[in-house]
Amino acid sequence: MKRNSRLSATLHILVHMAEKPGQALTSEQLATFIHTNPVVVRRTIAGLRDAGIVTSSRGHGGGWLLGRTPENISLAEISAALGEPLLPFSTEPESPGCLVEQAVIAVLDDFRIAAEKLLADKLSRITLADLTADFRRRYDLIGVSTHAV
Amino acid sequence: MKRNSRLSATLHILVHMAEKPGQALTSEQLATFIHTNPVVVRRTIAGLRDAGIVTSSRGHGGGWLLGRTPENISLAEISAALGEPLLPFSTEPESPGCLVEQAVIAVLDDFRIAAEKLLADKLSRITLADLTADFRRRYDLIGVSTHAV
DNA sequence: ATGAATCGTAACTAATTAAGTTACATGAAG
DNA sequence: CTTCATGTAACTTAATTAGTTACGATTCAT
Repeated sequence: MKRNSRLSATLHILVHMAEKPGQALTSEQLATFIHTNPVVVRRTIAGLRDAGIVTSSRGHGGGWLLGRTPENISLAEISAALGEPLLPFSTEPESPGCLVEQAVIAVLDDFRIAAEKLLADKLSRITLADLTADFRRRYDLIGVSTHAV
Repeated sequence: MKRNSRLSATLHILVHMAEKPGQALTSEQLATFIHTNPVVVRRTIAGLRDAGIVTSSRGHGGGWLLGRTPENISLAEISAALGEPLLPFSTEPESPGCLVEQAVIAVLDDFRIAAEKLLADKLSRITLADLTADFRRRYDLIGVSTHAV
C-alpha cells in the first residue's frame, strides 16, 4: 500500500466486502486485495469498526463484515473513521506571539473550517453503494465486450 | 519550519514583504521570520518567482520583492505556485486491471476534481491584502490595549 | 578591477512519518 | 484442546521532507 492511499485502499476493501454480503472476509484475504499484509489491514480499518461501518469477529470462521448496508455507508463517514484530515496543511503556531503568524493562522483556519465542511458535505452524498454500482457497470461492460469480441 | 506548513510559512513571509513595500528582503531575513534557513526559503518560494508573485535579485542590495500589489495576489495562486496538492489522498493505481480499484479511483477522481475546483474558488477570493489587513487589525488592537493598560 | 553581498542549485545529512514485519496474547469454533 | 482468527505492541524498513554545506553566478560599491 502506497502512502496517502489509505482512503482508496479502504474503499477497495469495502467494495470487495459489499460484493460478498454476509460472508466474513479475513484480514489475510483483504490484505491480498490491496497488496499488503494483514496487520496493516487491521490497523487501517480498526477505526471503521469503532464507527460501526464494519464488524470483526475472532476465531474460526471469523473475519470482517459490513456493519450496515452499502447504501447507509457514506464516504464522509469512512474518511472520518480513518482519522485522516481532509486537508493537508498545518496551522500550528511556530512563533507564538508573532502577530503576522496569528493573522495567517486565523485566515487559514477560517478557510479550513469552511472547506472541510464543504468537502464533508460532498463526501456524505457518495455511498459505498455508488461505488459498487460503478464497479458492476464496469464488470458488465467487460462481460459484454468479451462476448462481443 | 514544521512539516505541512509550507503554505502558512509562505504566507507569513509574504505578509512581512507586504509590510515593507519596495524594500528587498533577503532570504536570510525571511528565514528568521519562519525559523529556518535561507536555502529552505529560496527553495520554498522559488515557485512563487516563476509565477510572478515575487521577484528576486542577486548581488549587493538584492533580495525578494512582491511582484504585484497584495490586492492582486490570491491564496489560490500562492497555493498553486507552491506546487502542493490541495487534497492529500492519492488515487494512483496499484493493481492495474482490478475493476474494483478502477471504480474506486474513478469515483475518487471525480470527487477530487470537483473538490479542488471548490477549494481553488474559495482561495481565489482571499488575497494577500486580506491577510495584511487582518495583521494590521491585530497590531492596532495591541497598540490600543497597551496604551489603555 | 576587486571584494562583499546575495541568489541558484546540487549534494549530502538528519529528522519524521508511515508502512511493513514479528511476536504473542485473546477469543471463538469445532 | 487444537486451530483459526483478530488485537496490539514493538520493532524494522522505506520514503519524504527539512536542514545544511558548498560553491558558482551575479550585482553593486569603491
